[in-house]
Amino acid sequence: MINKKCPSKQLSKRITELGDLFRVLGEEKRLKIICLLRNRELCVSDIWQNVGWPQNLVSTHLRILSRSKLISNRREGQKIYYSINYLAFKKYNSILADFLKKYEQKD
Amino acid sequence: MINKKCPSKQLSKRITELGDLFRVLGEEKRLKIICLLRNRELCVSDIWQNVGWPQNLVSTHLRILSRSKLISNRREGQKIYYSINYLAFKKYNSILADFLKKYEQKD
DNA sequence: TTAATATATCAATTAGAATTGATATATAAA
DNA sequence: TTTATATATCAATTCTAATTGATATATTAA
Repeated sequence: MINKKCPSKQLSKRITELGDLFRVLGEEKRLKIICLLRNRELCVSDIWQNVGWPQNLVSTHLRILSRSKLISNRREGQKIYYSINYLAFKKYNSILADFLKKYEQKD
Repeated sequence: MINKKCPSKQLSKRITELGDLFRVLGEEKRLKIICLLRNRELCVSDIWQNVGWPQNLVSTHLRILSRSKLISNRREGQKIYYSINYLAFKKYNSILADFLKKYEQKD
């Protein structure tokens, strides 16, 4: 039988965080946007004109990515430039690595 | 302007794979099941009696996890024991690390 | 063979997230 | 101020995935 206290408060908080992150990344349009933003800034029109999705859809996905801090933006005149938030990626990467590594091999 | 050839065949295949994986992991019940299975085998009834979700729901999530090879199972009499597929985790972990590291810092 | 236990499957429903269409806001140019 | 361009927001719809309820299958015990 399993220990009833198994899912500690701490663990379930971490599960929630991980779930949120995975859901954001579990959308291929968002993954593609992330790929496009690698090592460069792009404004919304750069993106939607390249990928061919409607402007407001791109804008919505950018908002979702921003909400989890994966990307950030700055305005320059009419245009708003989006870019990878490398610091957030670094943080997420270590959280994920930490989680997944536990399942890499039996100790 | 963005290079039109940017999303290479290879890249979009990788995006699909990553999307599939993230969607599987983007469900907190499945994450919890994964946590429960860390370092031990459990049968379906161990799991659903512990978490309190209906039997068939647990069974369904186990099927989804199995489909992406994150877990495997073996029958022992009436019971079917599920466990982490550590090899698959190792593989996924390196794919993810590879993907995410690209966004860790500008080069 | 019948009954009991463990698990899986399937159709129907529900919930949530993606998409669309229309419109609003912000900035810049005329 | 008016017009044009860039982006965001919002309600409605569509899609997809989770959940439920009922039932099927497999194994074991009686």
